[in-house]
Amino acid sequence: MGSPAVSQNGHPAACRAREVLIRIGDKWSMYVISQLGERTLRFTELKRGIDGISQRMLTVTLRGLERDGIVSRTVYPVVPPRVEYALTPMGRTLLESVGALVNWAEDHLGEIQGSRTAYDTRD
Amino acid sequence: MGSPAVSQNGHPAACRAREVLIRIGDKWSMYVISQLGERTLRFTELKRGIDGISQRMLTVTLRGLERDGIVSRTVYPVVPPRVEYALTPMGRTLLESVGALVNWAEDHLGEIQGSRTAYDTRD
DNA sequence: CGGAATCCGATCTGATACTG
DNA sequence: CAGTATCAGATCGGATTCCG
Repeated sequence: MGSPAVSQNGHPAACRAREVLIRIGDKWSMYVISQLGERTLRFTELKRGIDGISQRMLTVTLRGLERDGIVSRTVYPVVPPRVEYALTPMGRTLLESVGALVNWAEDHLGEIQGSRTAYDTRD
Repeated sequence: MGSPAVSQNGHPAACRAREVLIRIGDKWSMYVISQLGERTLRFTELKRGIDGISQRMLTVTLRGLERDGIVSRTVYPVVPPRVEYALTPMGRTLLESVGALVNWAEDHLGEIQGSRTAYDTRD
């Protein structure tokens, strides 16, 4: 009853998980996860599939996702090098929600751009 | 047929929507959206409900969400000021996916922390 | 109460060059 | 191919101050 007003139904001690959410919400992570949802991909394939990402940011993003156990990295000892990235089992549990957000962003792009213009124009 | 190999099934011209995804994935946006999913909240209530957020970042986050048409801001001309934030109809369509991610982060916090330790310890 | 404005160190990120 | 290393410019974000 008379409890703190907030965080009754939502997220209890949620904000300890913030470090994790930051990884997912990171500028490129959702695209990487989304891409890997289809199939295993090599570095260059990922780079081509994610428009605008620099090599550096793809590397940084992949390292972060790998460290968190969301993406796995497999190196094949051949020349030239072949490195394949895939979602781990844990990573796959993210796929539905992340895909939903990626699709949401696409679906509402126009509406949001309109809202931005309206916001910037008024006054 | 022989099209570019990537982006057949996933996201087509997705990365124009990146600007939008960045807003959602922003460090605090998901928490704000999640909180407002329960009910309309005042500035101070939001601040209390989101552990660790500074006044500045809450302001910046709310302005961004407002500009994008995800959050509405209602000012009541009273003294002291009363400002209420709520999700717009468009914002409410985000709630399910965002909530899923927030919960995912909580649920997998331990597993991820373990993965990080393992990653940092090896070598 | 709900901000806006400013300062300033920390962090991020793209460009570039180099490598096994 | 799949990176690493480095550096400089841009951005972020906390602390502080002030305001209606």
